[in-house]
Amino acid sequence: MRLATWNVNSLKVRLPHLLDWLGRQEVGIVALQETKLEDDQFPRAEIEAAGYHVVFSGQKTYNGVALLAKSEIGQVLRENPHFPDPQKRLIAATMDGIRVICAYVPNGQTLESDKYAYKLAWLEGLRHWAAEELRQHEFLALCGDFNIAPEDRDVHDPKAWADAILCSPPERAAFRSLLDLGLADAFRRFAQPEGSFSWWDYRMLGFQKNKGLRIDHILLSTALATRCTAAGIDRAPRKQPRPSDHAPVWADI
DNA sequence: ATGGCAATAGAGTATTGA
Repeated sequence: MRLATWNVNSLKVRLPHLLDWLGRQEVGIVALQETKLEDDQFPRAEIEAAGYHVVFSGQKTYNGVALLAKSEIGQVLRENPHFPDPQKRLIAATMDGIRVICAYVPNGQTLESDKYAYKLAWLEGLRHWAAEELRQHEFLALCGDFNIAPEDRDVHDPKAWADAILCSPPERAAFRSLLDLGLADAFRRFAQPEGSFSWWDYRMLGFQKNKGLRIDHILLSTALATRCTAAGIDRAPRKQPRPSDHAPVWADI
């Protein structure tokens, strides 16, 4: 079964892209970030008509996350018990015997910003919660927009991005500490082309020049990683008119 | 070196993203 994560940068604008993409392949579970919709605005009917169950947690203008699944969705949590946060960045649920945490990690803006401190604290809270979830669920996937490029090979120009936001050592250490819980980066379990990215700046022909970053990830518990047969990034939606700046990342589990 | 693009809120321009 295919599991995917996609920062859609406004589900209102990107709903046609999402429905088109879902119609082109069999995807069992989808985690969405940056829906930017309050819950009463969420396009539930359209997504259910496409054959999915859906749960979501949104707010006006910013953030917002959702989980879609072909199967029934249960045990929904919309808040990290270790990190109360008015920003709607998390949703977790269980489907097909798999626990999925969908996360939209704060961007951080700059290393000097209060938002950077918030990002690191948020990630520490996520680590605590994920550890707890891992103790309860053998088959767990932590996926979403991490706003972290874990290694230099995940960056089109590592020198230009050295110590910049999304690449700084504390952010990368926070990412590794998630892996250290016993999670594997699904994408790196398989051979991948050089220059594989999941986000490209809208400006300066970023996509056309492949000036991107790999910041969207699917992390799998050991039991799920063992079962994972393939993983990749689908660049096709990024080529369409009016695309999200992120591409969907997928893993077959 | 800087800004460049896009979405949102809301009515000119500011904020945020990554």
